[in-house]
Amino acid sequence: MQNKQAKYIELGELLLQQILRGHYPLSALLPTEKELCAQHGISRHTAREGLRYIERIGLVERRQGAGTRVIRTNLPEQINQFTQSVQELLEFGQQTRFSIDVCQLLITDKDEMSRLKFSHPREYIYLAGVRSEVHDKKPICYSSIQQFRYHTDLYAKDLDKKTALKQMMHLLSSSNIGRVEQEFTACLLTSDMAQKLNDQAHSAGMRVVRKYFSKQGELVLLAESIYPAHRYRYINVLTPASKKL
Amino acid sequence: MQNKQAKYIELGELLLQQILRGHYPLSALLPTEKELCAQHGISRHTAREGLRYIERIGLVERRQGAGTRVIRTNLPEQINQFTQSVQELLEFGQQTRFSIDVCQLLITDKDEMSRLKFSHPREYIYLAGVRSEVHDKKPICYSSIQQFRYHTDLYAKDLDKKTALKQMMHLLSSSNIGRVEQEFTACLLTSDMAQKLNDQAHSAGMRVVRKYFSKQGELVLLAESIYPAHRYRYINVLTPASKKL
DNA sequence: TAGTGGTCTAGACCACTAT
DNA sequence: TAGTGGTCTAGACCACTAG
Repeated sequence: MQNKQAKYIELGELLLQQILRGHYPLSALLPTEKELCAQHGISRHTAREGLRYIERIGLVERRQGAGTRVIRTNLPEQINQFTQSVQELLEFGQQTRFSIDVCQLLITDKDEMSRLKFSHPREYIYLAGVRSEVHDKKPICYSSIQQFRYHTDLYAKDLDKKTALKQMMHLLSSSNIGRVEQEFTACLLTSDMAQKLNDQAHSAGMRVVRKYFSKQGELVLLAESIYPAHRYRYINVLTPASKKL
Repeated sequence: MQNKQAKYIELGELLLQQILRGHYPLSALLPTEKELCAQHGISRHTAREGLRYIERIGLVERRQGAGTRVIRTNLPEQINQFTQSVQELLEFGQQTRFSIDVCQLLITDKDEMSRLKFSHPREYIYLAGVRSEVHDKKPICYSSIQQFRYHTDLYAKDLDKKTALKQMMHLLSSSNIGRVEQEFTACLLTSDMAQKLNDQAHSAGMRVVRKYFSKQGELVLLAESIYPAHRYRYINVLTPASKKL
């Protein structure tokens, strides 16, 4: 039994593919809402939702009276990033290698509790190590991960790296994650960190802290990664928050 | 004659304010769509658009069957950033001071043209200097700005700093800007740059490149700013791009 | 199983843009 | 002024979640 997609998503995906494949080049106008209604036998509301779908991605720009215009023909990195940021951790066992330095079962201290707005202490698995490419073993970043207890009984008492990783896969898979918050700051690589990352001491680094929340809104995982500056850039598109704000 | 707001924006703003003011605390459920319809005498479509308004801002999370839940009670920095990123340049003459080192009229070279995807060369005003706080004169960042010729006849031939700044205000004001693209990378501060920023040489910096596009989709301004690491952080919320992608 | 949000239709009028 | 997208109504059925 196939999961049937909503009509507006079908339309959105169609337009998306057409734009990516050059059917509508940069600055081209897409069909009007009325035309899309006629072409696909859908209501105007559905056509609008389809257009909103690609507008949200940032491929087109809509202007009252002027039509829907293509403003880029490739996917902004930003859009992939939700998937990517989740995928990144899932890839720890796949495209990238995660050699774990530290693997411990800990409890949040007072400082962390206030920082994370926890009302009660929570247990977590702490993992830290270097993530590197599989093929040439070049270091990508150093990651410290706090994996919070989710279902109380899932963690074995004897904690080893393999179980911890497996646990993380489980947490992040099956579309558990509802949203991700990220924070970027620049930093210097300490000698220690630089050595681990196979880079020069005192060179620039990007520090990325990501918080993964479940669909129920609970913090399930916190990852801090330090990248050598040349290994990381972040790109973003801002649009006016309609009318006000 | 007041510009009457759309009903869904009225609703969105109302809910927004209620959340900011603590009427709906963290994790609280908002009224259901049906209730909002009844309370405000609006159709369900309008109620949904109102809810979408605050969902887009990132204040609530909606789940089929479960309701609309508050996931944060303050405005994410991200949301202000479109306004902020435009405002930042407008503030050059106001809250912050921009002491201009360089002010020139230039033309894009081949390298820039390919980088910016221009088919023809374009003239621009080049401005560079330190932006600093007005009250304590502490440096905020070093900015280089390329301000592209927009209306051919607007620039006086004798270019001085005052006209250039005035021109920039004009470009960015009156809601000309339709979108902003930004890119973040970490870097080291050169001795020269560090001196200008009143910081230590070889300390970490954040490099932010922002491209400002007009509502017609034309690149009107490009700004590169270098911040001392401790002066800048970027925060972001990612949500799954509905269903697919 | 009751109630929520998600999708969809078929209309209507309005505000804006281009020419 | 013609045609576009923006807002809005009043319905309908479906998919999901929680108790």
